[in-house]
Order: sequence, then structure tokens, then C-alpha cells
Amino acid sequence: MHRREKLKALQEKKINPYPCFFKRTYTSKEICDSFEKLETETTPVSVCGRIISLRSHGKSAFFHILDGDGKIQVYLKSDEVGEEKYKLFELFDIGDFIGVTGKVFKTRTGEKTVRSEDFQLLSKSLHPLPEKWHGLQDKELRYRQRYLDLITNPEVKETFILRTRILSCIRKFLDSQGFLEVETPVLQPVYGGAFARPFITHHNALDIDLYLRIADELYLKRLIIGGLEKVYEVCKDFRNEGMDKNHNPEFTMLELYQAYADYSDIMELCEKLFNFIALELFNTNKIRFQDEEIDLSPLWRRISFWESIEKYTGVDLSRAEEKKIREFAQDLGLKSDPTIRIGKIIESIFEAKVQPNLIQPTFILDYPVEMSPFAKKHREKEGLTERFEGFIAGAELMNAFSELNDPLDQRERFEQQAKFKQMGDEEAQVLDEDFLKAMEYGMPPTGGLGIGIDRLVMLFTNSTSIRDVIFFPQMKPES
RNA sequence: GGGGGUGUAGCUCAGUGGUAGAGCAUCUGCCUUUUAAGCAGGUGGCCGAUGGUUCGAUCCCAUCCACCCUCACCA
Repeated sequence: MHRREKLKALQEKKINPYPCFFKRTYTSKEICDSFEKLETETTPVSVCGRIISLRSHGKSAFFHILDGDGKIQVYLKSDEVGEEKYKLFELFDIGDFIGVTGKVFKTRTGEKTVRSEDFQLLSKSLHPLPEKWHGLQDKELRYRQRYLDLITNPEVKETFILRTRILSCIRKFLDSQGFLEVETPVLQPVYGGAFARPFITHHNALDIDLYLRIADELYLKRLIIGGLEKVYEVCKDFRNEGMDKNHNPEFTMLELYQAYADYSDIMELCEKLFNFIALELFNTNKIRFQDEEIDLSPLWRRISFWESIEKYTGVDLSRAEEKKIREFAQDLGLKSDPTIRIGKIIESIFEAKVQPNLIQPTFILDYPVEMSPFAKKHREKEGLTERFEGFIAGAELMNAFSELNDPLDQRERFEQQAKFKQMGDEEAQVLDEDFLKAMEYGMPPTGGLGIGIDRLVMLFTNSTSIRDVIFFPQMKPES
């Protein structure tokens, strides 16, 4: 008899295969944790979950049920539940949800087990689960049917629970520091705050195109202008770009702004935040990522952008002319044709030669102004900005500035971007007149920070693909 | 977009120019402390799609589709 026939047979016995309710008194974990006490008690426990394995012996059966906390074995015996009820169990399959009531005991091998006195179908499953030993291996199926991945591969569940706990830690930490969590628009008439092509959508009533945000930066700054001195938002950003193990078209970003702070204050904040997360999750500030042990404890290494290039290439490019930098990039085998602007060339040199070496937490400071349209010019160093990026395990996790708050300078930077756009750079910034107007009312000195949350979760969960930390990564629809 | 790989039973995977195999799952028996339960016997497949070569293709070739890896792109 197959599953649908069993379903029918149950209905003929007037059993609702999808009942509304079961009164659970203990989870599997609670039973295991307080087993010694429960063993001496006379009142039975009620547990429920999905049947994930089944060993039936004619007139008795053992099975494991999986619930949110873990799993527990159940023992079912014909002469204890009655012959008729036992027969009913033959209509149950692996994958079904069941509620079980009974007293706890230990089997001959010492396994904590519930001896069923009564049981009830809670939901009939019409498909078999993936193979019990290997689990679900096919990556495509794991992403498309994540629920099967979660049922059969326990470490996947742990990764995603960690993700949620990391988010809680971030909020707990920032709230404790006096930050206010806020919400700003996803649908924006002008997109900005990052370099990326946007997703475009249309509002029917207004008959205008709107963009899904690529960043929330310009809105959070409006709140700083409005007098909210410490704000942050954890949100989805959308970038219409390629996908790989570090990029998903929608991804989670933390942006944070603090009035009367500069980028040095933000560096300290980053160190504290990462250590807080590590201590809360693992009770240590040393974490393992692939083959590396990462020591998050402060102070992190600080090295200026140009120095880092000199250190890892042996060449000081800080005063080099554009022509020389282009030649140098070419020698390294990097693209350097004249249509690519110099900021991007410098960036590609950095990414190729410096970034892979940044395993232990490192702040790279003081980026050239042409790479950083929202960062304030450096208080001392000509041609540089007060900007840092934070790298761990070779990945860029943080990007922060002393924020540009000079409206005239900001306007010039936008105009510069407009030129890039005309030259064919699809990712250059669009001039945002409304934002400039806000800034012209006066914006206090402010430190700002962006952290790619997915990458941060990858670091803390030792994952090498962004798809392993996003429940439902973007996939092409099945045909 | 370039290069490489994968696609065979519900799942995990073998395999062959002559219409297909294992383990698990499933079905039928037997089995009242098992745990990758056991024993016996079954069911299950457009061999990713479309063309071509061939007497004959799941296998060789071409194209396409999906996924993975990698490079490019990408704050």
C-alpha cells in the first residue's frame, strides 16, 4: 500500500490525517536533559515530530522522531497500545508527523526512549524523504528544496540557526551602544550609496519607475541630518550583477551611522562587535575558518592602502603617475586598457596582490579619493580619504568612512561620477539632488559603516559559499 | 560571457555501441529491545532535452537546458 492509499485508508477509519492540534509537554531535548527526573515520574510525556527512521519487528517497532531541538527514539509495542492501534501504525511512513504519549525508559543499549502508550497522526507525508545515510547531496536539490536539506543534513540547520543568533548578537550589541534600529525605503526613485546596477520596477499609481535599493546609505544619512545621532539598519540590498559564491542578487547588509564619530571610532566599534559575536556564540575570540585560526581580539592590524600595496608588491605607487600605474597593472597581467578609469585599476591591483594575504583581521586605511565618492577627504593626507575596509580570511567584510558632509564637495563628487557614467560606467553614481539638498541643511561630522552580513555569517559558520548561508539562494526557475 | 565538470530508479551512486544495475527508500511475507535492524521475495527507469552518425545510441558527435567548479564581471 502506498502513501496515498494509506491516506485513504486512514480517512476511511475516520482519522483526520491533518489534525489541528497536539498538546506537547516536552521537546526531544527537554526529555534528554531531564531524563533522570522523568524516569522516576509516573506522568507520561507527550512529544511530537517527524518520523525519520523506522525499524519494525512485526509486533513492535522502534522509530526516531525529529523535532526542532533534536531527535528521540520511540518504542511501540503491540501488547501495550493494543492490537488495533498497532495495526493503525502500519499506515504510518517515514516522513509523517506523529504525536506520542508515554513514559520514558532506557533500552538495552542505554538509549533514552519514549515507550508509547498512545500516538496520533499529525500530518501525512506523501513523498519519501531522501536517503537516510548520505542525506541529500545534490546541490541543486538542496537549494531548490531547502526543507529537505534541513531535514536530512543537521549541519545545515545549525548553520542557519547560527545565522539568526549572529543577527541577534548584532542587534543586542548595537542597541546596548545606544544605536537606534530604523527602516528606510526599499523602493527608491534614485538609487545610490554604492556602485552597482539596480533592479528596476514600476509603480502603477504614480506611473514612475522605481529602483530596488542597492544601499540604504543616503537615507540613513538623512536621518543623521534629522538629528538621530546613532542609527543602523539591517536590510536586504539588491544588485543586478553576476552571481557566484560571494554574490547573490539580494543580500543582507548592515549599515550604521554615528554622529560626531570618525573612522577611527568606527574601527574600534568593529573590533568590539566582532569580539562580542564570537564570545556570545563560541565563548572565545579565536575562530576557525577553513585551515586558518582567526584571532579576533583587538587591536587588529592597521595598514594604509598604499603601504599595503608596497608591502605585497614591493612597489610604492602612492606618488606614481597614472601611466606608471597602468603599466604596472599590465605587468601583473591585469586589464589596464584606457577605458577603465584609474581608480578601478588601482583596486584590481589591490585585489590581486594584497587582499589574498589579509587572513588575520586587518584594517586597510586611507583610500585614494577617486575610489571613494562618499568618504571625507583626509584631514592630513592629500589625495586620500578617511576610509577603511576590514578584511578577514581574505574577504572584504567592512567598508567605513568618516562620512563626507560638505555639500559642495559632495556635489563635485557626484558630478565626477556623472562623467564616469557618460563614459560608459554603468555603475557610476546617479546625482541625487534631493540628498544634496538634505546635506545642504547641514550634516554633523559622522562615521559610517557597512558590513556584508552574508559574508560575516560565512566567516562565523566556516562556509565557503554564500549559498550555504542564504536559505533560498537565487536560482533559475525550473522549466 | 570563457574554460572544465556533472545530469542514469524517490535518494546516494555504479555501468555498457546490442532496450539497464547496487545500496537505501518503497511493496508482500516472517520477526515483541532495534538503531545504516534482519531474512526471503517483488515493484519501480523516455539513462536531462533535441537532432545526427549507426542495422542498432543511455553510451559516439552536435546543439540546447539545468546545476557545480573556475576565470571574467561585481563594493
